[in-house]
Amino acid sequence: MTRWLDEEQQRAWRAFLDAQQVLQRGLEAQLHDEADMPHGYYELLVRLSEAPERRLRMAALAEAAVSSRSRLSHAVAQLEQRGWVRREACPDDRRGQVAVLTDDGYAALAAAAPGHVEAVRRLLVDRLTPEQLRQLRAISEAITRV
Amino acid sequence: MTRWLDEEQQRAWRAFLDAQQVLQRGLEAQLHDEADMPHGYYELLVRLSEAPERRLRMAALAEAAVSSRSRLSHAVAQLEQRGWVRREACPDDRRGQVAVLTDDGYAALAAAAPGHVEAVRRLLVDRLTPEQLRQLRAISEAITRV
DNA sequence: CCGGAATGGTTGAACACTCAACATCCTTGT
DNA sequence: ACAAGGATGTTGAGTGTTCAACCATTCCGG
Repeated sequence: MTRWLDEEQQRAWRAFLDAQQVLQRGLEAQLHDEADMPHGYYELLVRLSEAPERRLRMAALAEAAVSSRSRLSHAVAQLEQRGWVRREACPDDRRGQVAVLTDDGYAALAAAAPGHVEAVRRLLVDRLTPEQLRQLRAISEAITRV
Repeated sequence: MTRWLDEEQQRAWRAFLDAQQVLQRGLEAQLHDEADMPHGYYELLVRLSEAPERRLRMAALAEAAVSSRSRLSHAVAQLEQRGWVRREACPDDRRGQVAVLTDDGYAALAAAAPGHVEAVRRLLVDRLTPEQLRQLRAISEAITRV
């Protein structure tokens, strides 16, 4: 009954799994070593830094960073601890919380970014042709598409 | 000084990040729900099941599963706890340990496999054209290539 | 053949993520 | 107006991963 993967599909899947591991491990290690933050936190800082006034509702931030609510809660608590983010009450919804990137948080992001971008290049971008990068985008969007 | 990513690269990178998250989350959830094991454990069982006599040196298993030694040690301890794997001393190297897949372990893998493969199809394979799957493989191999 | 370096593997602490349960607040239908 | 259901965000326990330190064994150059 099960539609197993054929040889071709199997190979592609395995190759992808391995690549994903290598990539993720590499990025995580670089950020940990040079900026002392996990990749997930970096993503949060990025999304916040790009938001108007550097602030976002928790739910919006969670969606932007493809994160669960729970994960975000824990992460923001940690970021607040470090002084990189602060929480504010949401004016028009008393349930709501708004995460705001502090100046220190922005500085931490700015300090981490060059090394991180270099790692992204070294591990991914510079290894692919422009054509492959376009393909990767199309593939990724097919995966994400609802 | 920093060679930032251009618009095109940025988009591809972000799309890939999102897709990776979605995929990983989906697979993890499926295996957790239907087979009560993390994806990493599943991978270990797969690699063991494909090895001659269903046994591998720890180091070899770590490499096959793209895992760190430490992670593997902890994971195998847990798998041993569940009775899915057992450790044996390595005859020709007194430092060595060999991980052996038990019958229970094989049964657990066989039970989990159909649901997992279906998830891989639903989340990845069936969303891509055969051509895209070939591209993904080439891209993945470019990332993994030393 | 010996001493230092490399390899194999484990351990414990610190940390991040997951899930389920929960409290609070908003919304909707009647 | 109000009850029921939905949404928002947090919490704590459980679990997996990482990192650094460690012991044991094997390898290798002099």
